[in-house]
Amino acid sequence: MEIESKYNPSSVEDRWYAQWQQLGLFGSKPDSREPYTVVIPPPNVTGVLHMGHMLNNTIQDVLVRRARLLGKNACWVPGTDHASIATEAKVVNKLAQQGIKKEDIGREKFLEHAWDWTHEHGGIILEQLKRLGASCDWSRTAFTMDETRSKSVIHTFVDLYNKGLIYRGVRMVNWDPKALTALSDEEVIFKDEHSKLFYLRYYLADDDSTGTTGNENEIIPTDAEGRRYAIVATTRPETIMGDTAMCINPADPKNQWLRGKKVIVPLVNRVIPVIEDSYVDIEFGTGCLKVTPAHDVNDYMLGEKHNLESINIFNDDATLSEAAGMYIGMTREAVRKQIVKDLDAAALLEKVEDYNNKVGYSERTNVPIEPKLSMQWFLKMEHLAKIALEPVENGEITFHPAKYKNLYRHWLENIKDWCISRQLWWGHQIPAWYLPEGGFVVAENADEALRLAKEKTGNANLTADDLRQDSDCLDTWFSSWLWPLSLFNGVLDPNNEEFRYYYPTADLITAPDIIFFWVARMIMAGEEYAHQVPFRNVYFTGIVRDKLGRKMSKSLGNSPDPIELINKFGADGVRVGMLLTAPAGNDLPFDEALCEQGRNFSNKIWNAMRLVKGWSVDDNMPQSEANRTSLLWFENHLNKTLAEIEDDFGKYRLSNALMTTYKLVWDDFCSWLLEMIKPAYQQPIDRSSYDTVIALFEKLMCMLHPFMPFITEEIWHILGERSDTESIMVAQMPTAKPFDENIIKAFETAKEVIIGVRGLRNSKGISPKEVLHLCEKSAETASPFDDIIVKLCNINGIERVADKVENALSFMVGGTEYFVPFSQNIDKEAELKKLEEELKYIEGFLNSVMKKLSNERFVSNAPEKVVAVERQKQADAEQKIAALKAQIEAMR
RNA sequence: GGGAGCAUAGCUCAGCUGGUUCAGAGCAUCUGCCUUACAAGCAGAGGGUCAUAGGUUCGAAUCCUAUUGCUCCCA
Repeated sequence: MEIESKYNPSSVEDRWYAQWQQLGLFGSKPDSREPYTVVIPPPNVTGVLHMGHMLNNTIQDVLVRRARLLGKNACWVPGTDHASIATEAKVVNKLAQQGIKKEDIGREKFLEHAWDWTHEHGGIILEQLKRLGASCDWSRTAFTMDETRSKSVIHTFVDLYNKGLIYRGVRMVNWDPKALTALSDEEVIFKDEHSKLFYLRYYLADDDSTGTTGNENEIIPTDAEGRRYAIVATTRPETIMGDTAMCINPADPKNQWLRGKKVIVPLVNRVIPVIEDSYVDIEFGTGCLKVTPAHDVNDYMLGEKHNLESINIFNDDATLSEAAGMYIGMTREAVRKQIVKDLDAAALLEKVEDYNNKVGYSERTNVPIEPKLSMQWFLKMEHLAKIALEPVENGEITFHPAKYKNLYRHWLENIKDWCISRQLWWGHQIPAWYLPEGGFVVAENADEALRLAKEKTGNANLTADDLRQDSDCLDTWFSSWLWPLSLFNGVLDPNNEEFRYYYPTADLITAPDIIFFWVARMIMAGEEYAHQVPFRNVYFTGIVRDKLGRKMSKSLGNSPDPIELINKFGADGVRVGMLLTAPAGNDLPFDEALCEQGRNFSNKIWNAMRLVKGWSVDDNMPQSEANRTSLLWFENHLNKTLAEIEDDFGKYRLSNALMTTYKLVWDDFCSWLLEMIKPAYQQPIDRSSYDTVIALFEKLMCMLHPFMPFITEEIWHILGERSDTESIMVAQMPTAKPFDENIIKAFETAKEVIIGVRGLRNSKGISPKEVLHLCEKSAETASPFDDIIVKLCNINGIERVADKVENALSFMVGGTEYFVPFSQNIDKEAELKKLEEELKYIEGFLNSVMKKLSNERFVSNAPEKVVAVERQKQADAEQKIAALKAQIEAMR
């Protein structure tokens, strides 16, 4: 059989993925086994696969495949979310290209376009996940706007409303003037901005020259004509048309003279009162704050407190409205430029300073957020925050890494009510119906709404046409937060078999930037509706960055195309690359070289298979002692390593688990074991050794399968000559068994001897082909690994000697000396120098040990074990020193 | 402005409740090798005052304090 010397993933991967689906191996139904459930963080229908998805889904697949191999009933549920704002924006843009405005075609037509768009693009990302090898139960694929999920959302809304947790109210919200909708606090991104601080003159109205206190800190600005004014520093001069007060701190000595006065808004000429509130920062600017209740969150609070008028000077698109009285129709940016010129011209601008501040931007449209008063729906957070905090505090849910617990607590303890309405059409329309004479009813459907409306109004003649449903839709996260519940229909039918079996889910794998958006809210919903946590563990992945540490983004163009990476390195290679340097919670600086490393590893495994499958087997040949010992060593070492890997998985240290497996396969299996048992050229191997090595190889493939599903399946089939209807996916994962530490240690020593001889060859330029002789200065007669040392060092035997050997190269392992007789000239000077350096080092080492041991307080305070260790160090060092001295003496 | 975290080899990171897992791993680098599985490879080697300064201790990468630099979250 001729097998290619290079592994070719593309011919293998598609074939096996199709086969797995064919065999129905991804599917799950409730049965008597322990369930292992994972719900996918639903990617957004507008998206295409990016590196974050690659990382996230690789991790999920590793955990799911491992659980399956451990005999659990693994169920990984895929799906997508409708991404209200993002999708609506895409559809609006697409229609705009055809010259169509959504208002022109109306809600229903618009939604048809949105559905078309969803059907066209929504599945792309899931198809791409298949290339990665994701073993999702595709028959369960869900969408946040499909029937079950939609009904769950509406049902939840009505239920929360009836419990008094949802209310409608006028609040200051984060307004996105491009998407024309409110956003939640979490959807606002603050950015540093170099801006200006404008100092404006607010002249006193009807100045009667009173108010001065004579305080030495008092500051009373006065113009050339002696008119007194206050100076207000602002970054947003374009909002002065909305000013309805000026505020000072009652404890501010600079501004006492302004108490009880009225001032004139510059240019606008409106007279506004000076109010006092300790909220004002005395140190900021001049200590005078302009109060614009309609356009600033803090000013809004002041307005509420002091009963100020609120003037909304902006239209929804952030152009100036009629109410502004000036600059009507201009954009806020244009007004800022113009008003500064106008203020300056009117001598109302005192000065301008450079200023760095943070400005909130819309996560979706990337335009500055405009704080805006508007009527919205809110979900009260107090109760939900309380029930969501508890399971994380008491350990029912574990975060990996644990540091996110603090962040989580801090957020929940400072939470504000959740604005859940969005002025969009694409999403779940709010199930509230307004009555003709005012007021509204909340119901799961129009019929029920009509019934309630009749009841509420006492008007039996009301018809459906008299009611008007709220035109807004719900925040997308209001459906995502139900995801672990609604995927198993746990909201509408909490007693159904699937929900009882699969919920709570086991692990949630997600990026830390949605801990509030999603993780916290799922815990709220889980506790509220199932009275149980939605998952036991949350694994926070790192954020994938480029080599320069920048977040991957489309606009920077620094994100590689995952599908191209898969084409180049194979899905297995890319998976290994993603996992290798991705400890939980750390940023992942992505480098293609990592995928290359993964690909190289695939190739290594492939060639190990080629080697083993190339051996001819002799059924009559007895197993050599060397082979028996080699295989015994590896089995013990394998069990030890399995225990480490199980520990790593228990702590969700996946990259560690992978690296441990990687070294086991590459170093221990390929570089050591296979070389140890490899028959001489064109010689056969005995049956027993062959069967054992195949079995070990298969075990390794099982251990590697969660990380590298494709190549392990391919090799597992070749090794065992299995039929296509079998699969490693449902094989049995080896588990750690007791092991003999002695044989592992004995082999470690043998390894050091082998490395010692190889080192001599390397440093002396002795060809590996030249047969050498090895002497061990020891009273032992033989070691179980002698034959292996002979084989791997290309020596003609190990001779035990009582004394040092003349004319030989030497090295030490532990306290034992080894000699390789060497006929050619030995550079005595160089050897001596080397020995003396070593002696010096060990003497220094002994010195430090003796320092410790001669310290009375160390000997009396340190635990006995530690002292014993130091004494052992002393003995070893003394022995080594004696040997070195003898060697040096002999050389001279 | 408030809070949290990080700083260990050229790079990315391990290092648990102070002590033989104490200075580690992978990659990269260097030196030999096309040795009949693999050059996507093999065999060796070098490389770190554990950010800085103090302190606690018989003993500190590890605990404490300060400083510097970076990151994230919140307002």
